[in-house]
Amino acid sequence: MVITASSSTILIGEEGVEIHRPSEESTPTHSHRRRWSTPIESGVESLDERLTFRSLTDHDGVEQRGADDFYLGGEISAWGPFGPPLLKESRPVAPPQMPLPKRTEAVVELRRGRSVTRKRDLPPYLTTLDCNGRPRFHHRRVRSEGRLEIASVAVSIPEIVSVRGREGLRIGTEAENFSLVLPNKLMEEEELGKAATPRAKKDVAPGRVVDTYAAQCDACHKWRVIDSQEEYEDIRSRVLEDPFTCDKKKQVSCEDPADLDYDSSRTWVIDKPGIPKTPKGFKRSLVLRKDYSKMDTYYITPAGKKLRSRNEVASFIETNPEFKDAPLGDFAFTVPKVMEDTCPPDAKLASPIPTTDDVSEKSIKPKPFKG
DNA sequence: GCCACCGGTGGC
DNA sequence: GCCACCGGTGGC
Repeated sequence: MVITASSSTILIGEEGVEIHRPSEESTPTHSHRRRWSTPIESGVESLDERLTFRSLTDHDGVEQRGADDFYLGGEISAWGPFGPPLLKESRPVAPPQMPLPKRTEAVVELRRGRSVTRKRDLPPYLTTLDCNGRPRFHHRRVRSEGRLEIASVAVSIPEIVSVRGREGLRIGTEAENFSLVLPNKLMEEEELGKAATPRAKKDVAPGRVVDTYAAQCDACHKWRVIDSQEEYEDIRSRVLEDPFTCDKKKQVSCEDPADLDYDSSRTWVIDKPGIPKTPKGFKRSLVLRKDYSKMDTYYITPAGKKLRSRNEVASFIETNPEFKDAPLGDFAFTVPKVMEDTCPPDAKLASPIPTTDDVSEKSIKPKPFKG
């Protein structure tokens, strides 16, 4: 009964502005949603009964969307009705202590202009767990045009890699191009007020290569900088069976402040978990497109040749048998997801960053109910 | 001529 | 609709 969204919902505010838990109006796109209720006016006792909900409309017909309006109740999601805590949130979070709304309360509904009060036993959470017992989804109620919807939002795997943005930010603290370090040198010289060395023709433009690797602690959700791409890839390849936690960094615990926050001071891209470590001798390179629409993945051979696809890798290995030990399956061209809410505001995105209005009109507004 | 970069598309 | 893949091309 659950459809997942492709990624979790992560909202980021402008720098210096407190991040707030999204209301439905500001929730980013969920392309996959499930609707299973009937219009409230229908009076049909269907799944509505099992999904007992509080009215979203007060007696004046004004929508009331309080913090717990969409709470589904139950025990499964340790993070409560809104899923995991905000990524921005850096304080330690203790999900089991999260106060839960009362589960048996009068349910007020508006039916044909008069209110009906009922007492109902509420069903368990409609949240599923992954193999580790961690919630894979949380649910959000969406009310629109008199219909109730349940939007299922996947809980993100706490693993991320970030890409530096362009505006006045340090680029390339770590060489991304294994044979081309000019971008870093260029930026450092610029920062020091020295004459910038012209960028070599073959260089990837600065600001569009990964300069920081980070992993989110599975326990406290703070972001920890991972010092090297190799170490990052090691964590990423095992993160599904061995979630990252703060104590895996030397002399670091969940009590320490986060290394960095998920905000729009950087452009963040979410990597997929489980991607194999790059075979020895090769380097995996991710390049953000100028319009921030997506990234491109390359594997760079020891000789500096860029391989753009698995087929190119296969033909390369065929003509260079000395690399036949590199498993073809370890070359993954899966690209990370570019988090639009962390892109610069002037980024010429192929699909513009939705405004609040856009979200409410295009993303949250359900498609016409069929059937 | 090389290659960084982009756009299109076919398969799923 | 997404994404892996690759052909085309403009700048160097």
